[in-house]
Amino acid sequence: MLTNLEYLSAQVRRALTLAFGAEVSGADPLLSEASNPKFGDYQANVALPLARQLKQSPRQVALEIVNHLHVAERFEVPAIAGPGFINFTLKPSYLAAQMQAIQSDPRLGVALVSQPQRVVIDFSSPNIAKEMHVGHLRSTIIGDCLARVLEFQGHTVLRLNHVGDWGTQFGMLITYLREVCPEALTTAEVIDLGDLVAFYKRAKHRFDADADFREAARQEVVKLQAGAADTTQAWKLLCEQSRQEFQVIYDRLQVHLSERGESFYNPLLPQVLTDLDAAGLLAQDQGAQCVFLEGFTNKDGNPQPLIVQKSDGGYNYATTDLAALRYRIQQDQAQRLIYVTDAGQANHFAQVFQVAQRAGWIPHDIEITHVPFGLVQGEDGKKLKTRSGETIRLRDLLDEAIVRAKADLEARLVAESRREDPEFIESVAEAIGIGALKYADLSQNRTSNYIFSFDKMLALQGNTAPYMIYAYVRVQGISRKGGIDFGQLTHPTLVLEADAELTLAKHILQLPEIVQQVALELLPNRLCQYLFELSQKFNQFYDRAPVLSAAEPQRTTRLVLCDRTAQTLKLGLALLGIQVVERM
RNA sequence: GCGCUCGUAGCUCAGUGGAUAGAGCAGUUGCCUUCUAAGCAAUUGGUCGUAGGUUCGAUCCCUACCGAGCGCGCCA
Repeated sequence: MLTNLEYLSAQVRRALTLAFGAEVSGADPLLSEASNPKFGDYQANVALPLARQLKQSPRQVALEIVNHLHVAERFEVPAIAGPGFINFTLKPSYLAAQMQAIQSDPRLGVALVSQPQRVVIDFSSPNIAKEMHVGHLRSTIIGDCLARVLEFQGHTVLRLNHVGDWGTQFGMLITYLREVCPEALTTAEVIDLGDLVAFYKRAKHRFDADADFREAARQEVVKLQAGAADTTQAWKLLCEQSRQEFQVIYDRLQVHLSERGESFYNPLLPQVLTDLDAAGLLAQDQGAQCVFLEGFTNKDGNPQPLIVQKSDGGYNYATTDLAALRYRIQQDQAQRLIYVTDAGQANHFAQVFQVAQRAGWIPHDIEITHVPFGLVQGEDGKKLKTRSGETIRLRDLLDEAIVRAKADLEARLVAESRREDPEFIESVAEAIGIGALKYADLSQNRTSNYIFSFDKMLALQGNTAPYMIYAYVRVQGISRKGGIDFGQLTHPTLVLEADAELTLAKHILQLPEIVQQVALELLPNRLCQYLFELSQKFNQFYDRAPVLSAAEPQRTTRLVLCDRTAQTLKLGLALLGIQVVERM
């Protein structure tokens, strides 16, 4: 089933060939959604640039195209307007047929892709022995959303949590714990992550201030890399401790990941060096093994190196990322690699990708994309911190979102003299709080910085999760009130007449195009925008078109519109990783 | 110094080589005996950072400048 844009594109190309011959058949039809609903649903602008080439007036060109156009299956007779725009309006009968076609379709018309890919998405990636914070929130929920969208399209997605489970920090942490809490290194569950973070900070402090400590920490790293039993055991315990804490967060966010940390690639690092050398890319500089980059200069204007082996012989994250990239292509057989990290790492990834490219490790048909996102800022425009200047813990953020959602709900229950049991209040507050937190982040173009505000994300009106969930709840209200089982509407006869009905139906039917767009551009905010507009159009419909009291065939038509709206919202929000509730 | 990202309404943000640049919030004003008013309708508000250029047409592409953020060799 072609989308409307695909259908129009094919038809306009055919008309171009018929009207003007083969030489213009390659012209882009310049199709888009209508810039304004009063012009119809879609527009083709191809006549404007073609006019000059054909030495005819744009309107004349448009007329020739329309005369050779056959779109009656879906559209009214195309109209020519303005300087030479061709406007298309969908037929109500076609819309009704399409609504009927998706009536019992759980995928709401969204097709599976014809050529599923293996996709690796690298996201979340917190560091062992540190708390997850707001920075991880963006990566986690954007990555999860992209994974859900691609999975829904039928791709095989490997969701990789590239946790920071290796490196010099373990040397100082283990050294410090040997001094102050040795049992933590041999016994599970002795300390929780909060303590571990405190230990880490004190260890860092010692490391910076005390030369003996520094040397001991280095020795510990050497032991770890050599696989010494006691150090390795301690390392594993620390990782397990962190892992359990992370899992609490992931469970609350309902995000699934496969952990494959940096340490996984350790055995592969020497080969990276060997192969870079074989490719003639390796150079030694100031004792370090480097690849000099093209297009990157340092502060002196000289070519900048990517260091792949430090002068002390250790490897760094560039080496690990190169090994991971190769492993994902060769072993995981990934055809598309997606990295969801903050925009500050754009240079790093551009550099790693360049080196991998020059080493010949990226086949032509493999797509590698860094999906950057901006900083999370407080309402003062600065990097989000607590009042005392500490990094805000992710778990506290989740707690506060839920507490605030609960307070809103309880105030509303009082205002409306409603009584609900505690389980209801808890579950709604949880869904609304977490949903609002995710939606606020996903609804912005990820490339810009994001100003974090509980008040805005939990606002009951506007482009927020509560507003959309409320639209869903309204449909369920109709179902309850009228004793309607939407599942029984299997072969409805639909007659779309009122503007509110047509507008809503058109919007519902756009879901496949939106999903396709998000999968291509990797911008979740497009889906958010779609769902927000759907909610708005439903609320307008709800206001203007009574459902239960309508006569047939309006009543059935409107019931179907309600049901499909609700299912579209539920599906769309699910793709964002957000749950709906039946009442709120 | 170089690089990347960004600059759109009072605030938070969408958006596109094409028709009169949109939304939410805030402000003003209507609409609840009616499917939950967490809603709907109306209305105020813009030299799309500045200046050039390309184009039939630029908020969008190019150049310069101004401003903000981030990054720039042995952390990740």
